[in-house]
Order: sequence, then structure tokens, then C-alpha cells
Amino acid sequence: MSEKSDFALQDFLPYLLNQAAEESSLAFQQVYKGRYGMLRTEWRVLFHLGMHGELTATEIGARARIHKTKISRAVQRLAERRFLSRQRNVRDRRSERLALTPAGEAAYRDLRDVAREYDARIAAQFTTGEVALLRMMLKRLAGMD
Amino acid sequence: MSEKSDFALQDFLPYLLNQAAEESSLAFQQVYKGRYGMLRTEWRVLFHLGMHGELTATEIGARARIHKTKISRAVQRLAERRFLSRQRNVRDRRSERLALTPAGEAAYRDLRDVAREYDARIAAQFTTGEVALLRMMLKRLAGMD
DNA sequence: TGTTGTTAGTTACAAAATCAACTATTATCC
DNA sequence: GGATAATAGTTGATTTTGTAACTAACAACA
Repeated sequence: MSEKSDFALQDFLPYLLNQAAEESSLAFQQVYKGRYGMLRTEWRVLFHLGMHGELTATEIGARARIHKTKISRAVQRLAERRFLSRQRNVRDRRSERLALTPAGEAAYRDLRDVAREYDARIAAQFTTGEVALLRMMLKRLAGMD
Repeated sequence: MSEKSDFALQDFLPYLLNQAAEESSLAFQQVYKGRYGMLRTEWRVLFHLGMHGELTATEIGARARIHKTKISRAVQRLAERRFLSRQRNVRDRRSERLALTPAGEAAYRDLRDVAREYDARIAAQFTTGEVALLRMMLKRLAGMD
């Protein structure tokens, strides 16, 4: 048997990060998909609006690092389903001010609570110090610091 | 301005993990895509074969946690481009023994070296202890322990 | 033996992501 | 003011992924 193993894929950081990301997103995905029929980009847009109130598509894209076509389609779907409302900006009529509808607010609060619990359950696997370090390192790696 | 911010998306672990994974994969992706026209699943299959020698599609799927349809398509493309060869298993003619061709071996060694350097560059942002802890935590989160 | 169930892998169709080109509006600067 | 460039967002074509159904080969057991 040629067990060469001259490289340890299971230690390669981008690989590990992807596997951990995928695994850790799974259960949460089932919630926003199952309860609200949302896609990944859609809950992210929902959260940004829930956290910051009115924003334009470009502002959301900049904060979340999502490409404008993805945002555009997510906004469309969220608007169709009445989770958000769009209103042309008077100052710059190219852009729209996006805001959550009451239904959007409700979905946001629901998912936010799920996210909090979910995050806590993940964090509970480690010590407080470990989790703090993890978040710090991930932020640095994500270019979010 | 309604800066509610009653939730910190930038601290939500699944979100952070995804952002870090995406960011940290980018430059490596450009290498395997640019040099060999490979997709994510393809370099993973390549690496598993490079590390372990002959494997069946199912074995690769089990190790890498990739669905069989993805594997099937990745194997097809890698075979078309002569990076691997397929040979029906005599004992069980449902499965195929997959192995890298010389071209596949060369691509593997090249990308493996890139991955090593790349991993080192990421790790260099932190102390040795921090990186060891990070890998440990990611493995646990990925269910790889 | 033959019926039933399981496993390996492929294929077809639908859903989603990617990339480039496009419209509409605003900004720049001669 | 008017030409040119830049920006906000959308759309269409292509690629990639996901889901389910499928074929072929093997296993179990009456």
C-alpha cells in the first residue's frame, strides 16, 4: 500500500477553515431555509438591515463583502416576499434605500435569537479564552480588523 | 440614524468562519485555477490521490466529506485532462481504482508546495501556540477529531 | 436459484453562482 | 453647458452545484 502522506491536508488552514465553516453553518442554514425559504445571501442582507436600519445595496455589499449581483438578486427575492421595502433615494436616484418591513423585522428577530443560541452552543465547546482568541484570529484572517 | 446593532454579525462564529475561509482560500484558488484550470473539488480529489495513492471515488468522498455526484464530476474532468487514470476494480466491478498519472503527480507536487508555503504565510501572522490552538479548534468544529 | 436489498457511480433536471454587458443617473472637468 | 467618466443597480448567458432518479453490480437469504 502506498501510504505516502507527504502532506497533511487535514492541517492545511484554508481547507480546515472551509470544513469548519461548512459544518458550523449547516444547522443554522436549515433554520433560515426551512422557516423562511431564504438563501445565504438573503439572511445576510436581512441581518445587515436588521442591525443597521436603512441601507443601500452598495452599503450592504461593502459591509458584507458581497458582489452587487448577488445583493441585487437577494434584495429582489426579499422584496417579493415582503421582507423588505425599497424606496428610491431622492438625492441620488440611482440608489434605493432598503428597509425591513414588519415581517422582515420579525424574521430578523427570530433568526437573530436562533443565531445567538447557536453561537453560544458552538462556543460552549471551548473555554472563554479560547473562543475569544478564535474570534480574534478569524477576524484577522477575514480581513475584518 | 437608527444604529440599532442589537446583534454583532461580525462575531457570529459561522459567519466569521465563512468569511475567513473565503478570504484565506482566494489566493490559493487562483493558483490551482490559473495553472491547471481546476475547481475546488478537483484539487481536493487530486490531493487525496497524491497523498494516499490509489483510491476509489467512494473512499475519497468519505475522507473529504464530498458528495458522490461532485466526486463523479471532478473525476470525469480530471480524467479528461489526463491528471488521473481510472481502472475497473476486478473484485468489485462497480467501483474504479483511481490513480494519478505522471501529469497528475506533477500537478500535485506543485500545488502541494504552493499549499505549504501558503499555509506558512497564514500561520506567520500568529504565534506558534495560537496556530496550534486554531487548528485544534477548527478540527473540532469540522468534526475531524 | 431467485427475489429483495444494498452499494458504486452516473445522469438529468432544477437551483444557484459567476461574469460580462447593459441602462440610468450623477460627477468631473474642459 | 456639454462631453466623458464613474457609480448604482439590473439583466442575460454560462458555469457550477444540488437533488432525485437511474443503471449496473454485488450481497443476503429464503
